[in-house]
Amino acid sequence: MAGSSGRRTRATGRVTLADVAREAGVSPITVSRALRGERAVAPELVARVQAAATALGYVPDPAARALASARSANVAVLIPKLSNTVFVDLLDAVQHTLVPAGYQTLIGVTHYDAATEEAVLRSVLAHRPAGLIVTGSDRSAAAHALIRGSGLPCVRVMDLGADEGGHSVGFSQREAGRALTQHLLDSGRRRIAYVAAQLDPRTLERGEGYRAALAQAGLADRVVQVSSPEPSSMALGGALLARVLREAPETDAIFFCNDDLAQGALLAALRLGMAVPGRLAMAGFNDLPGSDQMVPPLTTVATPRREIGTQAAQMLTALMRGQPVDPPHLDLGFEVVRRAST
Amino acid sequence: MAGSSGRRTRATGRVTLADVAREAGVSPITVSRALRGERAVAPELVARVQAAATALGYVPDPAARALASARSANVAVLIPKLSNTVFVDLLDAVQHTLVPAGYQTLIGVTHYDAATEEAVLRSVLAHRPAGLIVTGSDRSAAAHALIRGSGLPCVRVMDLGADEGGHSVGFSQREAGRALTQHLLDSGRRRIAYVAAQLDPRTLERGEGYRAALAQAGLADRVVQVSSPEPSSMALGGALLARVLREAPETDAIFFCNDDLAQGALLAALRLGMAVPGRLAMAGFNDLPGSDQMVPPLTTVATPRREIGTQAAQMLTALMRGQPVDPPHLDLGFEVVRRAST
DNA sequence: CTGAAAGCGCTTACAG
DNA sequence: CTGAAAGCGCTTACAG
Repeated sequence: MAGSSGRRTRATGRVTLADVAREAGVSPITVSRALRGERAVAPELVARVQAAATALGYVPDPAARALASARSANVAVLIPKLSNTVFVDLLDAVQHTLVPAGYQTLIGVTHYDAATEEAVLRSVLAHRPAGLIVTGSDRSAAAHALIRGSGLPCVRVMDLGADEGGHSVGFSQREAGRALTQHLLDSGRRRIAYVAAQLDPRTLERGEGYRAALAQAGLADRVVQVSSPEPSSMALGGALLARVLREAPETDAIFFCNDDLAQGALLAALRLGMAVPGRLAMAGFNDLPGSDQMVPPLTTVATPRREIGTQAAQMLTALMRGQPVDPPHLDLGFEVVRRAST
Repeated sequence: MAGSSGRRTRATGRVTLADVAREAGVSPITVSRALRGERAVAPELVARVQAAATALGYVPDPAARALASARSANVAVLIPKLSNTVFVDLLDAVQHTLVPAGYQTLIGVTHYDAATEEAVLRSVLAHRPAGLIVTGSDRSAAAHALIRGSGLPCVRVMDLGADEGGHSVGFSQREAGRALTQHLLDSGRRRIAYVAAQLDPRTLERGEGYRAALAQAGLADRVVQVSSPEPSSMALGGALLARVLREAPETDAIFFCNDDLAQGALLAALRLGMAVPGRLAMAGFNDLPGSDQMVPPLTTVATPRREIGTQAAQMLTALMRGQPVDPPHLDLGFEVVRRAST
């Protein structure tokens, strides 16, 4: 404690736990316990400690805390892309509930790529997060092993994946694809095409739902699928519309795997003077911004990505605190939004 | 080093620097120096250390590093909103250059609110970031003080703000607003309205540019500005178009402060059967996804937000390494993109 | 160019 | 319910 000038010091000038302890007249460990809300500290002391901490403007050092406790206040969130509104919404909602709970979010962008996901996982795990939120249930064995091996609580989002065990929050992509197709069938369409870009697992699941609906309607032989490996965009939607018209001209309805494709196709139809839904019905997925403004407004499936983010963050918070979580799998559903394009 | 059972141990099972040192047959400090690329280590030892680190799968502990060095590998990025493509693009670009350089990004969302920015700044500063990227130059005195007081390198993005000192990467919002207005004047328009939402500083600067252009053309008395405090959206664009038509029916061109407003207005015009650009020219700002797909395609200003993110990250990296940065202010410019809507 | 010692600011594990 | 000691895994500052 002697501040003699001969002492080797690296003090950072920060207010530390020791300062608060001195101010409150207790030991540092009592300050630590009081501030973390551990019971087993006399209420009177807690008050004194908190007053001292406030008076000194004490802010705990996350690095010291992480080093000593072997766990940080970081949560890693892995999403495929930042250019997709769906994942940004998810992320935004996650932040909204995690930040007030005292956590910081580390973002990992996987670009829909298994190898990238592994690399991101490795780099993010080095930061010793306290928990993980990952998109989807489909990943490489190595990525799987990294997650399991970390021993960290992990919540998967966007699909259901109850059979994978663990914890998840999402909705049935397959069922949503089926429901939208059913809506098209119900409105009298019989030649329905499924148009997809960016063939990630969820897009494929929606396609399964589409095929299931057709099969159930006895139209299994009418399946028409057109897809592109390119990332989803409005321009691509227009191009894929042209392809459908060329390859399957009798098509009377198109189910686009994402709203941006459908929006692009809608505008392309407008340019071509093609009547929607008269000649061709169009529907999208996700209810993105602008879909309700299209001409005509776009029928789509509203997906609860914000709610998924919120619930996943709450679930993860509970897991990180060692609290029991039940049920471990949350199905938040979806909603077919009928607008004038179908 | 004795692993006797009586010893109190909290070992985490991680591979540590000491393990690598033992494997390489050198002291821990030499490993530390070799791995950080400090010169003053014999090349032969560096090779041996790196081999040992790879063999053991050593991953440095960021918490220990941060605690010992009083600086973390975190960079805090403050943006107004995650629902605005412009900032997400910026963030994405920042991540793309910062992550490979070994940094982690902490995101702070300020919601265009001074008090929120302060709170976010405080919380993010507690994590001892090594540097800061903040949006714009306009902030509360308290926020300013927090940044200065932290002593951290900080790069401002999106506008120029050279007179504020420090470092910045962006473009002149005012000049961009002026240039777009000039384009409308050049195409013969004389009754040009400026329509804005979400009145943040950059929107106001664009408005200044608009007024400057009109003034220069001797049309200072023709200034028509319509704005809403609501967040920018396509639906709002349609509503604001209606307001302009009601309040200033002779208007022959509209400059929208953001493309989503313009897109919404374009579609509203389509529904109304109003000829664009015949009856009314429309232009936006930012060249957002879909603007090139509109009917007609939207004239706008392409803004270099990705490039801003990349350059800002590089500038900050240099600052964090104590390298000199010159020039301290980067003007990345903008481009008026002429399409059929004007 | 290399290393032994001390310390960063917390929490864990053990005692009382 | 409270505390003295040790330790988390690194880097700094000092020596040689």
